[in-house]
Amino acid sequence: MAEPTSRPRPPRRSRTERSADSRQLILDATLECLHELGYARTTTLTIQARAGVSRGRLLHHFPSREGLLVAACQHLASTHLSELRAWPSGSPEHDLEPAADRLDLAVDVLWSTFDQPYFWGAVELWTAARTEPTLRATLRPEERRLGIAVRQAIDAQFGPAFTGHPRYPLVRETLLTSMRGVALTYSFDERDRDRDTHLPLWRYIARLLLEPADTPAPSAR
Amino acid sequence: MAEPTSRPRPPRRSRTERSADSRQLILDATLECLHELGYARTTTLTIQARAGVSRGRLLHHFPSREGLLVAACQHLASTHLSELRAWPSGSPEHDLEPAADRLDLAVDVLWSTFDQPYFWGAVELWTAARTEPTLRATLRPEERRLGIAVRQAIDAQFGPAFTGHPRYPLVRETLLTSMRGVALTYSFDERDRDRDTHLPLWRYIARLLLEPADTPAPSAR
DNA sequence: ACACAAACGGTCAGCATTGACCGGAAGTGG
DNA sequence: CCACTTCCGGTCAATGCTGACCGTTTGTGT
Repeated sequence: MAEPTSRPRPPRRSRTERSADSRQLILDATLECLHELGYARTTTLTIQARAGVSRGRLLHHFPSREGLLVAACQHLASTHLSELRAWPSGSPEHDLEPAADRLDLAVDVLWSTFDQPYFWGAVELWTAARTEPTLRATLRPEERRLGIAVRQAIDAQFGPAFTGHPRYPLVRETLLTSMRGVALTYSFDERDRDRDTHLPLWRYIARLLLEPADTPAPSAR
Repeated sequence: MAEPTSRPRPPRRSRTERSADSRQLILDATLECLHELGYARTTTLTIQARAGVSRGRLLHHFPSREGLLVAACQHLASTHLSELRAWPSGSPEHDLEPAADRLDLAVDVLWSTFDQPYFWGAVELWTAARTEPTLRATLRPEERRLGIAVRQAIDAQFGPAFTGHPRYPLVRETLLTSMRGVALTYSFDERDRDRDTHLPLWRYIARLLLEPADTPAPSAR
């Protein structure tokens, strides 16, 4: 986590530290703007205003707007990655709970991911990357790496009791993509996420497909 | 389509017709720009250049850029709606085919929808609408109406043999949202859509969940 | 025929954004 | 202690976009 960055008195920081602070400040502000204003309105001016940084300072670290956005991609990825590691992973006592409850919990936790600023920042970057080759080139390997980490985190959430199921990859992939598709519609139709009509569907799928069975399923990823 | 400018006597090449042509030209160009350049780069200048209309002509019909984008939403919706009606609906001979083949076909047809310019134009508008209230207000009812039509078209695609299945709403909703979530990733990672790794998963889900069964499923929508 | 208003074509000012530029301050290595 | 590099503050020209504001043409009603 980063410090809220009040403006007390710079005690004695080395130059490289101050420089790193500047980058952090600017990148955080960039993602905030992306989340709150959208890609089109995320200008270098609004970023520097929100970061509380002078123009020279911003341009020194990120000479071009596109470079800044590219750096924001990486920053977003690494931030989200550290958040994933802080997930409530499968604790031992969970194994004692009923299997259905554990599945519901995993679905809920996964769904809550799509309510975070990260998701909307990512959507803005994905959308922009479609028509901007530079962004796209940066985003693609980053998202690939992230995809692996995300799936590992989901596996930890479901626990080994379910990840070993032959149909588990199918369920994981279906939940992940379906939730992304549903979450996207919240961009123009905001409603109560905890009461989304798809929530019982996802729970049902998980319960139905992950019950003890011996039918093989096609592999995913 | 219909305009308040109701002059019940259009002899030939009436002015209102030419006016409608202008609107059509401009709106088509707008959606093309949205698809090829993205929301940020879709300026009124590029639109008028692509539509081959003068600045005065564009500004006469759409005095503000935002108004133009709002009109583009409605135009996109109506266009996609007419495309949906032209779908290869369930022909009688389909009923003679094996059920599994028909399911695979329905999945393929549905998936092909997400490869069209419409989808990317919609994504651009959805993303922009998140941070622009005017767009959002227009988009929401439009997408609601469209959602109903889309589901009707999908129903026609699957045919009554499957739409009557208790788990059909679940399958339809899962396929639709999952495909949307997968298609979104193509914005930064373009690959062969016909060989997407999720395709066999979707087919498997449809076959598995729509086989004759008597277990009830939670309702969707 | 005639007045009129809609449907344009074309220009321009105002504004926002970007990135170059330069001066200065603050660490850093010698 | 002294260059010297990095970091940064502030200004500015160039550019692109929007929408107002003309003028002009051309159907349309009477």
